[in-house]
Amino acid sequence: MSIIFSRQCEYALQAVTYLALKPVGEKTSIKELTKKLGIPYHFLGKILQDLVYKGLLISQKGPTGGFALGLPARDITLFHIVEAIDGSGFTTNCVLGFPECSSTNPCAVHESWGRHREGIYQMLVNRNIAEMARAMKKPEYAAIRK
Amino acid sequence: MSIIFSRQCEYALQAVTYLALKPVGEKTSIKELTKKLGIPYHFLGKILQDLVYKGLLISQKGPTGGFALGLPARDITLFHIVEAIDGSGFTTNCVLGFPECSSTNPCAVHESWGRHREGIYQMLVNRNIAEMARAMKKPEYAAIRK
DNA sequence: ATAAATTCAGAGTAAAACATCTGATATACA
DNA sequence: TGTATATCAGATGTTTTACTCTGAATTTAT
Repeated sequence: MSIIFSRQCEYALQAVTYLALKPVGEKTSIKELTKKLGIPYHFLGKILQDLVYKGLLISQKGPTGGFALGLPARDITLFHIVEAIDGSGFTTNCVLGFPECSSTNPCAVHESWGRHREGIYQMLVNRNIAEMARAMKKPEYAAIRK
Repeated sequence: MSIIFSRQCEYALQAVTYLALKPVGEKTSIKELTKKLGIPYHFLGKILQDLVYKGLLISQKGPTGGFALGLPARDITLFHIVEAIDGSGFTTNCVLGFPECSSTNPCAVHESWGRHREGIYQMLVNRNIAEMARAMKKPEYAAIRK
């Protein structure tokens, strides 16, 4: 069950993190990604194309082709990816869905949610893909490491 | 766009808040609710039935029938409603969707998200429907008040 | 009793999200 | 230059969520 982000977005985060574990410049095929991450082949293809279009990845066709990061891993934040796939809608709407809720007209949790939302936003902005990859490199992450 | 909770859940929160604005024991019809809140008639009917089944509301058929709170407004927390409609899945899964992520095996934002999640949970548990209703009672909330 | 207003219950429809299929296009390398 | 292996692109299928329709059953008031 996805919480805040769509499945596409989660897949994107996982795939980009995987790419960041590879030597710089090395291309990785969709086949390898779907095999290691358990993401549907064609679905992932679409998502990666999207990230190429947005400039976060680069791609190359043909044998030895594949995908690689379009920027240094430390320059890609989690928010870059979230924004590219899901947009930044979670930063604006009332968390409880009250249509009239706004800063001049707050619902009972407006302020409280505002703090949490800002915290989550900072979490996404302050973490980059290099850090994500480092956390995933531990021996327990057999699925991703090998 | 819904953020964390389903549309059903948002509608439920809005409807129950509206009911809390009424004098204790007074029944309110689906017709009035959908008119004032802009929620689809039959869809809301289903949601309210569900809340009756879960014991949060009571209902009565026939003319002068309708729905009312099943408990005192201050005894119904936001979490009661969220749990009744969406379950409490948001308290368990990795926010970025990493399958291997756990407390023994955390992703790079695991701890950070854990704090935010706990904060959001507390926000839902510590706010009751009476407080929600009070916030909605301000003159700006024409749509809900009148 | 009868009529009107309401919830209740189950099936049906629509739209969005998730996923697959098929064929074209590019590229490396034998 | 041909063949294999990739991505690219568009159409199609599936599942879940959102929403609607229809006809009961219940209750109030005339």
